Amino acid sequence: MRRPVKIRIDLDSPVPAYRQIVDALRVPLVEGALAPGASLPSVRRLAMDLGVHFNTVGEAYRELAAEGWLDLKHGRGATVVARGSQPAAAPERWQELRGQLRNLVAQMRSAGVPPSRIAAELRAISESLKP
Amino acid sequence: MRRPVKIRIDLDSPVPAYRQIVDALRVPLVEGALAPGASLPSVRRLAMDLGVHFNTVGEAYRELAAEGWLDLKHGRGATVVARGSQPAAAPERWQELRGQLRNLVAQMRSAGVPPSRIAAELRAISESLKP
Amino acid sequence: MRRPVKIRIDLDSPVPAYRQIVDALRVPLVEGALAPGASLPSVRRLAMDLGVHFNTVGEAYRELAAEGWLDLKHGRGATVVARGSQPAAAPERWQELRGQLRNLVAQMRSAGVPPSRIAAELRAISESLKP
Amino acid sequence: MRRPVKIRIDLDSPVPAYRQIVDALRVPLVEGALAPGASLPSVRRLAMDLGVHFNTVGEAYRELAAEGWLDLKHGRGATVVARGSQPAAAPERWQELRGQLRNLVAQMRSAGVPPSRIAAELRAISESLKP
DNA sequence: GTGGTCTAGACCACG
DNA sequence: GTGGTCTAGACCACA
Repeated sequence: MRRPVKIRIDLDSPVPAYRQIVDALRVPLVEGALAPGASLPSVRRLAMDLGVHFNTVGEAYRELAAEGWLDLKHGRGATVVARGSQPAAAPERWQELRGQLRNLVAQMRSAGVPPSRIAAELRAISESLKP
Repeated sequence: MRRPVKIRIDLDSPVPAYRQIVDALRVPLVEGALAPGASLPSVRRLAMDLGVHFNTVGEAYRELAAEGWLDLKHGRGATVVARGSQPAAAPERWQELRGQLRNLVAQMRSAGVPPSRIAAELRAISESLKP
Repeated sequence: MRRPVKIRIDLDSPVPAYRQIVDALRVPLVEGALAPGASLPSVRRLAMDLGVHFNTVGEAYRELAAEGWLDLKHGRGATVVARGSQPAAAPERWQELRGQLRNLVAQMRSAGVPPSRIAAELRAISESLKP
Repeated sequence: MRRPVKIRIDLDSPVPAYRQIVDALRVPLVEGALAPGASLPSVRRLAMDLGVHFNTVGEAYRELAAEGWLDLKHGRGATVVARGSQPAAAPERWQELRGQLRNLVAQMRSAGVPPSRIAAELRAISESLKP
C-alpha cells in the first residue's frame, strides 16, 4: 500500500499556503509518482490535514487543473489526468521561465553563494533530468 | 569613459517597474561590469531616462543597497560598494533559493519544456559561472 | 412508431449534465416534436442511455415539470402535458429574459463577433419563429 | 460635462453583484460611450457608490480587463483601452454563444412569450446593430 | 458527500 | 492614494 499524498506546509512562511500546496503537489505529478487515474484527497480532507481553509486547497487544485494535471468534477473529487498530447511550452512562456532562472542565479550570487556551489547545484539538477 | 548603466524596462509588463530595474542592475553588479567605486546615475536622471517616477528608481536603489551592492548618500548619488564585507550566504537563504530553483525547474517541466532542453540550459549557465 | 427522444450530452463539458438534458429536451417540447400525451423514457432508462446517475435525469425532469412541460407520476413515468393551462409569460420574467438577451449580444460584440454576423443570426432565428 | 459612469445594481437580485457591474459597464464600452482613454472611478469609489465591497468592483474590472476593455495599473487606476486589433472571436466561443442564444429563445418560448413577440425583439436588436 | 461561487476583511504592492 | 493578494465564511450546484 502506497501512501497517498503526504505533504507538509509552513503556515508561518511568507509564501502563501495555496502556493506551497501547488508546489508540493507538482513535484510528484511531474515525476509520475502521482500517476494518471490516481485520486487526490478531497479539498476538505486535505484542508483539515494541513490546517487551512478548504478554499485554500481548492485554489491550489484549480491551479494544477489549469496546468493540465488534475481533473476536478463536482461530486466526484479530484483525479490525476492522463496528459496524452502534452502541449509544447509556448515560446513566450519558455522565455519568461528562462529569464526567471537567470534572475534566480543572479540572486544567488548576490546573496554570496560561491559560484562553484551554484554551478554544482545546476549540474546536479541537470543530471537528474536525464532519465 | 564608458556609459556606466544601460538598461531598458517595459512599462506595459505585468512585472513592476522597480523589480525590472533591480533585476537589470543586479546582473552587471554580479558580473563586475559595474565595479566597486563606480557611480550610478542619480535617481532623477535614471527615472527620466526610463520614463518612471523617481521614487520608483529610489525603491530599486534601496533594494540593491539592502543587498549590499550600493552605497546611498544623501545628495551625492549612489555608488557601487566594495564588497569586502560581503557575508557568506546565510544557510537559510541558500536553502530558500535552492527550493525556488527546484520549483522553477518543476514549472518548466509542467509547462511542457523538454527535459533535455532544461538540462542544456542549466549546463550552459553552469559553464558560464566557471570564470 | 418513432423514437420519442434522441439526445446526446457531453459528460466532459463544464456544463452540468442535468442542464444539458433540460436544454436538449426543451427544444423538441417547444417545437412540438414532443407533443402532449407523449411518453418520455423512464428516468432510469434515459440515465442508462446517457451514462449518468438516475438522479441527474430526475432533476432534469423535475425542472421541465416546473416549467409546465411534463407531468411526473410515481411509477408511471413522465408524460408531456397538454399546455392549455399555460400562463402567459409573467412580465417580470419576460423583462429578465430580454435583459439576458441584450447581455448576450453585448458579449458577442465584446468577443469580437462582427455585428453583421450577429444580426444575421438574430434574423435567422426570427424567421424560424414565423410558422 | 459628461456624466462619468452611472450604473445601478440590485443587491437583492440573485445575479451576483460583480456580474451586474460587468454587464452594466460592457454596454457603454461596446457602444463606445466609454471611449478609449477614459478613466473609470477607482474600485473603492465605485464600490462605495454601489454599496458593495471594493473587491467586488475589482473582480468586475478584472473581468473587463481580461476581455480586453480595461487597463488596470497599480496606483494609476483603471482606464479604457484602445482595442486596436480586436481579435476575431474564436470559433468555439462563437459556437458557444450561439448555443446560448438558441437556448435563451427556447426558454422564452417555454415561458409562454408569444413567438411573434420574440421575433419582434430579435429583429429590433438586429436593426440596432446596423450602424 | 463532492467541488464551486460570491463576498468580505486584513494586508500587501505599487507609484 | 491606487489596484492586488490571500484567506475565510456562508451558501450553492452537483452527483
